[in-house]
Amino acid sequence: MSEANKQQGLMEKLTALAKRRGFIFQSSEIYGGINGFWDYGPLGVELKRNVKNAWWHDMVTTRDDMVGLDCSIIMNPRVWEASGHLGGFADPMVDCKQCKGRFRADKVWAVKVQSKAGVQVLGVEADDEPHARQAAEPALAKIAKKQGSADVLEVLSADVTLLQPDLAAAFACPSCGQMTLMPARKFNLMFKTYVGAIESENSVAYLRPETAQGIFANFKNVVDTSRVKLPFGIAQIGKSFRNEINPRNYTFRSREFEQMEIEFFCRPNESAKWYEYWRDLRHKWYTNLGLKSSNLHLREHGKEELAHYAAGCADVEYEFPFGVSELEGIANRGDYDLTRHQEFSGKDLTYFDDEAKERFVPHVIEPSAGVDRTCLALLCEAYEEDEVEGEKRTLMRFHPRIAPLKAAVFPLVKKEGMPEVAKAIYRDLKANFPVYYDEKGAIGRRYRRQDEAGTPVCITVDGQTLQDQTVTVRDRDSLQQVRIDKSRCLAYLKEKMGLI
RNA sequence: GCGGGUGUAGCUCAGUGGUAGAGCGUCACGUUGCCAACGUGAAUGUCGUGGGUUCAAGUCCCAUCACCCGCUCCA
Repeated sequence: MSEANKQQGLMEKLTALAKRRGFIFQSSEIYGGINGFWDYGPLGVELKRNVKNAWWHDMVTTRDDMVGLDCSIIMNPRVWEASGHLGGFADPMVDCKQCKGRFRADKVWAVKVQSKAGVQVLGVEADDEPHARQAAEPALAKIAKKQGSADVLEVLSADVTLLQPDLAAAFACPSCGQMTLMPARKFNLMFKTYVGAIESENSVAYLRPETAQGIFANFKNVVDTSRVKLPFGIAQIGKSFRNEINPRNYTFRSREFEQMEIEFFCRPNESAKWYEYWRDLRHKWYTNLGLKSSNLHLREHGKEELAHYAAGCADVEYEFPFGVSELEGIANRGDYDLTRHQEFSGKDLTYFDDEAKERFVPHVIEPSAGVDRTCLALLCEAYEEDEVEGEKRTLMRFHPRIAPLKAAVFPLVKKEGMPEVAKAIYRDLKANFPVYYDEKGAIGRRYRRQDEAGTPVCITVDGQTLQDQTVTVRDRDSLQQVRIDKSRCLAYLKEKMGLI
């Protein structure tokens, strides 16, 4: 089997396990599902919550220079004009049915030529009409030589097919020359809705395509109310929506997804330093969750990849079975966003630096992470098959910090008072963490069931417990068992999770 | 969006136009003395969905939806 096939097999096994154990379900599955939307089941929601809590704990709670925020999903549409989401990303495109090429509609031109042989259409790709005519010249010369004359009747941009789709038949593909272009379509990836009961042009609104803009829009509010001083960050976790053309790779590219974003504001002359700081810190953070550093890559964007306003950008990438893909982007966005919002809102978004006695628009570093992508990476990373005494075993090697269940408690057998002791331990632990109690069937089966859920330890009450108050603690990864006093269970778990 | 593939029980999958199945899992009872033990029994199906052909459709035809792969896209 090739490496690619093996990797593909891994995704299939992983999606089967995720379904079987209640990590991830297809959204509205009983109605046939809906493309690009996913639900988290009982184990999945714990995993996801653990990821978000770890991020919030590490990026907000334990830091002195960060405050949190939770913005609405629907905002004044002017926000998206200022951010550029409404303008530049709605370029109409045309596709060729024949050669599968895709072109920006305003760059595809039809040059209609009249000769003795009749009217024919030349398809060219050019920035504007003069360039289109220029590009058509060699072909024109050829026709003129053959037919004696070649007169240009009309030069048309494929833009017109946006309003008049039937005109698409009058265009030739600039790549293959066939008359097989489809009408232009807009690729605006924001979900549109209407605010209020009446659907009119004035009531159009959008579901946010990123959480970041809510932070910029509230910059002044936070500065005015929170006594923050540069450099400081504003953090937010929340849902975002993008009407992706082609959702793919399980939950990796969904139309509804959750982001963990920070806008870290700093003095302009310190932005390069802070950019490096956040890039490296965020890269390292994923290893704390249990992602192997050999599967994590930090990829610095080349100059040609950068947005015009960005001074630097790096992606934290993970080696998924379906390829190396982005978990988080860290960008040095300069003062672009605040300046834009200042222009569009007419409100002053400058910061007054009391030390230097000067007023300026802060620069910003944006570490923007995907919650669902991180969860998917953790699932991929954790999945493992090994062999125990000749039997195949499937287990999820989650770091105890993010494991959905922290422990399971079993009586070795369902008699002699063992269930009562086990239940008491379970109640005690359950008050602190998600813990599972199970007394059904053979002990081996119960262990294996927890292995698939990724539960780090199983605590078993046996005959000896009744004598000396000790229980066995079985480790998911090593299968080693140790005896500890039953009163130490909580401390043992906390230690495992790195809490003490 | 284009092309190819797939869709039957919770999972993995058999199923020749003629009574919907298996393995695993789940549940109940019994048994149990540390790694998917055993016995007995049980539940679970819009055969993705909607049409059509046929005496009869899981099976043939059409449409549609979802998933996977390749291209494309990815602020």
